[in-house]
Amino acid sequence: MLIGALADATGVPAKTLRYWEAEGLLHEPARTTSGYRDYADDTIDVIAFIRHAQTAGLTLRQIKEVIAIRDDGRAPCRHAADLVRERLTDIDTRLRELEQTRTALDSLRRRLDALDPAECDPSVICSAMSTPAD
Amino acid sequence: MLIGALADATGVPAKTLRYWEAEGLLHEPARTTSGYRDYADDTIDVIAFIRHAQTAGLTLRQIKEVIAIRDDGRAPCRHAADLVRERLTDIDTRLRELEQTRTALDSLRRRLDALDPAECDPSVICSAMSTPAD
DNA sequence: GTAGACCTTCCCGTAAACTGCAAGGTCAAG
DNA sequence: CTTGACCTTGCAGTTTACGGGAAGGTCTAC
Repeated sequence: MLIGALADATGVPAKTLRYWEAEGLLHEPARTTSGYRDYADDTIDVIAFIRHAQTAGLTLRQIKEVIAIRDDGRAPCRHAADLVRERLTDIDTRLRELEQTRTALDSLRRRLDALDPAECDPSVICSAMSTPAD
Repeated sequence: MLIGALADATGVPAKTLRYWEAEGLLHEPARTTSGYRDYADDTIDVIAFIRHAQTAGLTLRQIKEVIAIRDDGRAPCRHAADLVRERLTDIDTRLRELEQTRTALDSLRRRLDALDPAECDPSVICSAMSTPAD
């Protein structure tokens, strides 16, 4: 399978496949006599794994680690579970932060909506925004 | 006020002040005869405004717009309110996405925790992660 | 007159995951 | 024998908001 066919089969651009190879996520494939990359069929599964892992929020670096563990002959489940747990706490932190920001921003919005542009003080840029957002 | 004094007064590094000037957020200040930047006192207020707007999640480009409107002699309240509303819908979208991801990730974690590494299929990288996360 | 604490400009590097482009080789069809 | 669709490599650019460091000018104190 040439790179274009693999790209069509997976929906991942050829350019991205080369990039993943350069980053060590994909093994160097066989080459045709003319130097074209010639992929085995099961590369499709590896690519599906990478896409799912990306959807789960893992970085290419982390995905590479998981693959390396598998290549090393070990089962990567434990490590993958750790990474997913890490992501979960990241997401929880981020959710809390976003909710705080939302609250502050909403009160700022109320203050802004209450302003009359005609009464705006030109000596500050915007009075509602020149004080802390809460 | 030289740039170091302004940096001390505001907590914003001199390097960042020069950057903001280059990006058009700060007007070019007066210069001493030796070419040093010499800031007016009210620059401190502009910097406070920029910091608050950043906290509200506005980009430098958006903050620049707000300042430009004020420089143009108009009241930027309406525009600022629009930007803040935009940010609020962004945040709401992001919150929904994150909650979806959280749910998917949590079910993935449960699947991963249920796996026995000894029974792992070496022909796929990780069975729990090789199928969609939901 | 010199140390050292300022200031100046300019250019490069950062993180992440690509994307674009240029210059060139390969292959099948007409 | 040429067109056009592939493929190759490598280098540069994207995004955002800076930070580092070089090379050099200025100012104050001792």
